[in-house]
Amino acid sequence: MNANIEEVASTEGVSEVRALLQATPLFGGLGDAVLAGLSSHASLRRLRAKETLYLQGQPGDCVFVLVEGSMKLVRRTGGAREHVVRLLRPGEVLAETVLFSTNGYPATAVALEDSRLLAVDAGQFAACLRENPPLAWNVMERLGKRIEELQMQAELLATHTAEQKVAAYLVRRYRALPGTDPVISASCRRSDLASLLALAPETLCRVITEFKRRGLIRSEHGRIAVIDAEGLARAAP
Amino acid sequence: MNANIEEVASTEGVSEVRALLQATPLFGGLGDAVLAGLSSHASLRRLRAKETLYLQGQPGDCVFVLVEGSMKLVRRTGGAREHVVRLLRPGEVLAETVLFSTNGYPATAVALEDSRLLAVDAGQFAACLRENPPLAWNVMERLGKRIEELQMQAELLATHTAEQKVAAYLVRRYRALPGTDPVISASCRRSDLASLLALAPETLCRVITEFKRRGLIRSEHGRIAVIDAEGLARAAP
DNA sequence: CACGCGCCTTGATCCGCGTCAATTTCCCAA
DNA sequence: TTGGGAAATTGACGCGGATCAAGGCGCGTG
Repeated sequence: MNANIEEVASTEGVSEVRALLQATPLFGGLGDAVLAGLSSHASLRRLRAKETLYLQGQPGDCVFVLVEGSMKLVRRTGGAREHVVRLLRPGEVLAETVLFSTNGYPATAVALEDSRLLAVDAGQFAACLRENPPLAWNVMERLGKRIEELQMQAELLATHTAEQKVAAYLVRRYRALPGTDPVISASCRRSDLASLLALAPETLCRVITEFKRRGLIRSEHGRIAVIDAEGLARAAP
Repeated sequence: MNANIEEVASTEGVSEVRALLQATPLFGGLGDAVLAGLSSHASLRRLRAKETLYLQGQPGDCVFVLVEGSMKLVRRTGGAREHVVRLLRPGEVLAETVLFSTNGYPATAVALEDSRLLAVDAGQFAACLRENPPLAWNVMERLGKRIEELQMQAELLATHTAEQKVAAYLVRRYRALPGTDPVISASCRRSDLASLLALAPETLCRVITEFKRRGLIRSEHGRIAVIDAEGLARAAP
């Protein structure tokens, strides 16, 4: 069930892995020794669009950093339904929780586009953590940020209307973009986005149509361009 | 606005503080030196029911451990609405995130009953963390657990019916109870519980009535007794 | 002890959004 | 290029739960 995963050639790989680690915020500001230790237990993986990185419930033996591309995390809950938990962009960390949990991966990870990731052995990572307070501090900061994000996400999903959820999502994505260009976002199916926001795909579609009618956004072949961020922010709570 | 807080007498306080720290899972398995360092920067606080421990947005200079009693965390979101984020029982940790965030406390903390808490200075705690990998490891484990809990909570609130939310909540509370007694839960107002589950108080009331009719629970002067945990679990997804 | 305020409870109504169904558009493969 | 299937769109409908409104009970207070 796991997708074809191609390991890079070992010698070239190690130096590239190390450079990528260093460029990741999570591993920034670490000493050479720590980086060397980590990169000897990390490898680079490539996935093609739609390939699966790992399945929910599998024993979690790696933590990943998305280097390039985009991915989604999907949970199958009690019933047959499955729910998109998170969309990932380059620089983000996947499966941090396998460091502390014995329940395996909490969700299934699927590539949306062709992607590259760093895979860091969880056991080795944990060992480094125990010995390197600065690295541990970085990890704690990141976990703290995720907790705050999740808190806000839960609040948004639980208590707001469909329009508010979509507007808030678009504004957040828009603000996270680098340039002040006439900007664009999203690279997943509409139904994935709907699932992330806990909406029916039909409802999401209607909201998008309505936002287009009001001149807040434009939408072309699946992508969405934010025109009036102010107006969107006003539509979000 | 902050409630009257009574500091314990200093000499007796320090040894009691230390004993309480040691009994808290978060600080379990730590060396004497670490415990001594922490307890010299921790103090015991008492609150009466309805008193406020801290306000959302205040600069967060302490992390707390609830020793006795119960509390609620409330967020005021954009509008006038306010939302109960979490109910706390003895042994749980409040405001962990002020260690890593400069935004102050993310929610307001209010006592539901007369309560006792340990207050640990955030700056000193952070310093201990940087120097004591085992303590850092404990904290990371706890943060990881909170992330998994929040993930499940968000899923529950966003995608399930009122009955499923209430049933899931009751089952979870029931399973977390010590004895196999004919057990009871909750010590907050109905409307707080409703807010936690993102329901209107009227809806919560109707669900409870329905569960009583089906013989799943009993309810007496505000408290709820679980009769048929199996049946409840079947009503939860 | 009785009063009064706040919360819980119950009923009636309304509306957002999930569901079902029918096209249309997009994308990939032959 | 053309065909087929999956996803996106649009419309009609029904239900769950929020809201509004009115009573009942409990509890703290004078």
